[in-house]
Amino acid sequence: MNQDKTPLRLDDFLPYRLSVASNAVSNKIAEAYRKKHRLKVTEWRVLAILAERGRLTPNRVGELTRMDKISVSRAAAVLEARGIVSTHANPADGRSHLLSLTETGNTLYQQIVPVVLECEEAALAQLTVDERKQLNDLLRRVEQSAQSSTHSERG
Amino acid sequence: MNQDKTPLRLDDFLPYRLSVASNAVSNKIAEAYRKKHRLKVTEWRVLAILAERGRLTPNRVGELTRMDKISVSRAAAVLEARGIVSTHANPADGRSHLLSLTETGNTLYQQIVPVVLECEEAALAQLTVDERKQLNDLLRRVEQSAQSSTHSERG
DNA sequence: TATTGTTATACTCTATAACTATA
DNA sequence: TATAGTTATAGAGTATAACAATA
Repeated sequence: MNQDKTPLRLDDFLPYRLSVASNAVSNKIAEAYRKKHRLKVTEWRVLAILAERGRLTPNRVGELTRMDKISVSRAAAVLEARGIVSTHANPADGRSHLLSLTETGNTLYQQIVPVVLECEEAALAQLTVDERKQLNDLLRRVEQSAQSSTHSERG
Repeated sequence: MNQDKTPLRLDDFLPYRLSVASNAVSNKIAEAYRKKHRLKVTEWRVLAILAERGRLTPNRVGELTRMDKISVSRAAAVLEARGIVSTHANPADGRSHLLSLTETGNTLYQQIVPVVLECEEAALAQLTVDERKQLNDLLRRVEQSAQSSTHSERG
C-alpha cells in the first residue's frame, strides 16, 4: 500500500532487528537455565554479578545489571530463600546490606556457566572473532546513543 | 569472587549486551508513539506491516512481525475498535479474514513514521553508513543461528 | 482431522506509588 | 529531607490450553 511512499521498512528498522535478535538469543538461553535450574532471567543476572564481583549492595547490583531496585529486591529474596544468596550487615550504611553467594550459589553458578557459554557460542557461531568484537562495540555505541531515562533489560 | 576462574563476564556476554541495547532503543521509541498516539508495541507493528504490505490475514501478519497469533488477534481488535484497521472477508479461506488500514490508519501511520525514524536516527547517530549496514547484517546472522523454536519480539 | 482465529488464564519483566528504616 | 530497600498493584509481552468455525 505505502510500499513506495515511505522510507520505513519494518524488516530493516533497527529497533525491530535488535528486538528480534535479542529475543531469539534470550529465549534460547533463558530456556536453558530455567529448565535446568528453575532460574528466571533476573535471578540469573543477580547470581552472575555476585559471582563476578563478590559482596555487593542491592543498589550496586542494580547498577551493574541495569535492573531496577524492585527487580533486584525480588530476585534476591528468591535466591536467598533457595539458599543461593546470603545477606550480611553493611557496616558503611545501616539502611542497606550486602549480598553474596553461598557455597550452594557458587556451585550453581559453576554449573550454569558452561551451559550459557554454549548458548552464546551457538548464537555467535557464524561470526568471526573480529565480527564478534565489532558487534559488541556496535551494540555499546547504539546503547550509549539511545540511552533512555529508564532502566530495563533481559538476557 | 570468581573474578578469575570464569570466562564469563556479564558485561561482555552477548545475550546481555543485546538485551541492554535492544531495550534502550525500544524503550525510547515505544515511549514516543505511546505518548503521542496511545499505541503499544504490538499495535505499532501490526499498523506498520499493514501500511507496508496492504491487505493481510492475521496469520501472515504474525509471520512478518514475528508475533504469535494471540498477540496479533488482540492488537488487531484494539486497532479495529479505534477505527485504524478494518476487516474484510477472505475469498480464499472462510476461516480467515483480511486486515487493512482505514483512511484514519493511513493518516496515523504517516504521522508516526517521522517520529520513529527520528528515534532510529538518534540511536544510530554515532555509526557510519557502513557500520549501520554491518550491524544489520550481524544481527540477522545472530538471529539465524540463535533461532529458537518459539517466536517472540519487541521494538 | 487439521487449521484459523478468539478467549481465558497465567507467567515474566517492568514501573509507580506507598511505606519502613536509616542517613 | 533524602536515600536504601520492600511491598502492593498494575501494565505489557508472551505462552498454553480450550474452543468455534471452516478446510
